[in-house]
Amino acid sequence: MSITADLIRGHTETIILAQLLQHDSYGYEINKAVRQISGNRFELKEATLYTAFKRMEEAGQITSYWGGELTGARRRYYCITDAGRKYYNAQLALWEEAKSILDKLIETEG
Amino acid sequence: MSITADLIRGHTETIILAQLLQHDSYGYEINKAVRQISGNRFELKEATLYTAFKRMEEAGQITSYWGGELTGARRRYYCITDAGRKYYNAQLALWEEAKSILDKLIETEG
DNA sequence: ACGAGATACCTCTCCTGTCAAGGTATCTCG
DNA sequence: CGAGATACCTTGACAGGAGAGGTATCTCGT
Repeated sequence: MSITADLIRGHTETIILAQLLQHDSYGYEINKAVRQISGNRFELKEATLYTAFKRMEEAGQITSYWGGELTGARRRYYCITDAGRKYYNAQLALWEEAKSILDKLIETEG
Repeated sequence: MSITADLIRGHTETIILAQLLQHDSYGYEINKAVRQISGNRFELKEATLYTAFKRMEEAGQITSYWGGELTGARRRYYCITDAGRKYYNAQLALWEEAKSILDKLIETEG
């Protein structure tokens, strides 16, 4: 995990929402997906993940329900709401903007 | 100023160092440059700027000296050190990596 | 002569997101 | 029966950002 959190800070919710856009999911699975997609270069820490879930549910971006597992550990599934979709789209646009601004600001060739 | 701070968080020092790479400068001037380069879409808040200066000087990335202004407000100039240049290069590489990872993580087309 | 505004610096204090550490419970496999 | 995986959650501390407040000097218009 080479990427430090501060560079990613503020994107946690967007990362989670991007996963939930594809299908309902739960904490462990989301984290596995993040690790896999990033080629093991980044992961969400559990404490970060669960505090984000709580924050986002309070903000109405996601809802949750217990999965009906008959065996194994129980899972709490999360589902993106319309508000969550809107928030995701807004954050995606902000990321594009931040990216272009930061490229200009920190790359001296510009 | 549409870009929220959390998306930029962790990049403050790199932004400052990128400016100092070009020439010694002082707080107000750096901030003006940042505003101008970003097309007025981003600025460093003064408190953020000056706490960063202090942190970076303690870390040995920059040194400072008072300008010899004979008139007008006094200016404290900052100068990047070799350690600062190394840090900047490392941060730049991390930014490139973070960018590619985040693009994969938050853009659902991938 | 005087006030407004620009230039330029600095600190105090609070807020927020991250995360190390610790905890719970269930299942599988040797 | 113990180790390791799956899966959840909370507490407490930390660090960076920023609102609000403060200082001092110069310029320009009236």
